[in-house]
Amino acid sequence: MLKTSGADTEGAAERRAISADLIAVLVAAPNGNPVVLTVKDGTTLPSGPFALGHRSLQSGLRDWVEQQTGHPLGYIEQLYTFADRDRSMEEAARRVISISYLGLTREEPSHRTPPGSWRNWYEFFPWEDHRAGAPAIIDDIIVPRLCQWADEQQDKRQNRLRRAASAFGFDDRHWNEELVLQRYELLFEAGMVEEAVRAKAGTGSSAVPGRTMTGDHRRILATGIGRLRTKIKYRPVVFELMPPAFTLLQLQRAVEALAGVTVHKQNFRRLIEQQDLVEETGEMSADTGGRPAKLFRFRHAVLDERQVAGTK
Amino acid sequence: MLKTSGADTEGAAERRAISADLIAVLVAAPNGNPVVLTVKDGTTLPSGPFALGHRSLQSGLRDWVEQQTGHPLGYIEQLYTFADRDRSMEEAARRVISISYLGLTREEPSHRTPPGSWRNWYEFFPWEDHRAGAPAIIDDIIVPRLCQWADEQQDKRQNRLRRAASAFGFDDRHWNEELVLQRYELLFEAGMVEEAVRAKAGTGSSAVPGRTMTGDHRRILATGIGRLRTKIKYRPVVFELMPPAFTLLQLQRAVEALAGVTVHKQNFRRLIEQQDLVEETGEMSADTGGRPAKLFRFRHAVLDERQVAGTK
DNA sequence: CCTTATTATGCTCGAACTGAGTATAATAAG
DNA sequence: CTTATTATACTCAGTTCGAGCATAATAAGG
Repeated sequence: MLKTSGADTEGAAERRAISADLIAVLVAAPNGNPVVLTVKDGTTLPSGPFALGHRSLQSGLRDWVEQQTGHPLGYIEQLYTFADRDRSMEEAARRVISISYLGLTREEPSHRTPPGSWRNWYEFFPWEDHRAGAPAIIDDIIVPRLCQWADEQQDKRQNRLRRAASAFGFDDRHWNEELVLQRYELLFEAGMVEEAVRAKAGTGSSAVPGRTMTGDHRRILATGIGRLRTKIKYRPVVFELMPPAFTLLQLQRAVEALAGVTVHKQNFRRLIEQQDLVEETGEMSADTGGRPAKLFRFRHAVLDERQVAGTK
Repeated sequence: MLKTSGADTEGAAERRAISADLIAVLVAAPNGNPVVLTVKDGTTLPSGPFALGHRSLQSGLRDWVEQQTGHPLGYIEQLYTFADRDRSMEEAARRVISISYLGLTREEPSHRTPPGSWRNWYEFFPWEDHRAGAPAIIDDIIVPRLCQWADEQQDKRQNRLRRAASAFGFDDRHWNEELVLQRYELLFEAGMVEEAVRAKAGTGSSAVPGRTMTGDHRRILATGIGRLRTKIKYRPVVFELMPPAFTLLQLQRAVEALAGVTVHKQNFRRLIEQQDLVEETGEMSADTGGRPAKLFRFRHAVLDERQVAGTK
């Protein structure tokens, strides 16, 4: 929940009606597992108040994330700022502005047992993982229910069907993995996620599988995943998630974990190598099964050299 | 530990001091002229406080922009939120969060004489307009001064030179029109814009040509231009700036105005047409000079059909 | 009427990039 | 020594992209 301050004892004043929260979508990908940091038993994204002690929004976020996870954030990027009144259940007189960030981190802080825990993000969006083909949930549950929803209003039917088809890739449309937010919002609009049912507490329609979250944290997570899926294509940000040395397959698995789709192995290597994104360390991997692989490291120089493309 | 509940009172007193401003980068392109809406004699971007009466951030912005310009915003997109203390001259105890938006609008509201005025945005960034080749100011003033700045610190010299070359496209690097913000920030760091001199009032270095603005409004404008230059390449947003019917050359001129570079005419048409972004109206332009051109309109249907690319 | 300037529009051609393979190499497990 | 598994090299056709040539349709000036 976005509420961050307690008993409000001050006298009424207009000025104090606004406060600001920082919310983090903190992502890691230990051995090809896409995970996000949560608190409160996986229901909530870490968030904290923006206080006067913070030098800036970014440093405010860094301060308490490092405090939580114990290591610095490699990459941090602002996601979105929102303040819609109907997003929270606060009384109308108080406004909370939420400023969300996307952060990428290298190691998984397993042993330090942080107060939050890392969750595979597909627990929240089971329809987003297409690495082993389109999940059954789409054809079995989502598509039929969306069609049903489209039929509810004849005048909007065509439009709804088109939106649904384009978001979920049916009717000869292909799956576009970047549309994470559009899909979530479509399900929300159709009353197919728990958050929507929660909002108008009368609708009887039940939710589609997928863990829910507090407030609109799941929407923020969707925003973060979508942004990341877009970004890996034109900026070399995956490397923020990788250990110092890695094989090309490990890199590929990380990309696939984020994108939720598989890629052609040989073409992936070709792309990475012809862009000079990596260089050999000289060592080989003490691998599991199969021929040993060369180890690579990210060529940090590329960041200066030019505006490089990413992966895929 | 995260403070997300009211048990902790330490934050409560501090957070009163926060207020939020909405800032707009409102762009139009009447006959191929890239303009931005300003107030106070071109020194300031329109901005207004986020008040309790506003339903949301977006609607708050829309409210007073429509009030100012008299017509609705076709396209609106959040740019960035910042709150760095050293950005403003406010006393340290008060924090202002600024939430900036990029808006595109179709007509130029010339006659309604709004309180602000439209300015060609290259007045603020003379080095950004490469439509008639690289401006002389780059080779004559900017590059020499940047090299000089790089020489000031021997240890950082290489790094500074590389950043400068990559931003301004010298040393066999090519000009990348999207790096508007990087270029502005580099000039800022090198003390070559008035805002930087203003910040540390002692540095004697004088600024490079280009109108300055209040606070960091010029930085926000740079952010907006950069974002727009990126976006036109993969989303059909230019059409928000076009009249209902237009020739392909008019469309091309608008794109060139935004991007600050020229494009190959035949290839531009090929791209637009093969993507089905437009359709013929059936009419021809009562043109200036030369063969008459077909008039086109934007095919709004493409927005539903698929995730289309933009122009160029 | 004819020439020139100007814009519109159609078409070509090679380079680069992309998707989807085939083929071969190097290791571990049985 | 066969099978499974992964690594890595190479090919090939389709598509896209940058750059140019060629032609069409109009206005203005002689």
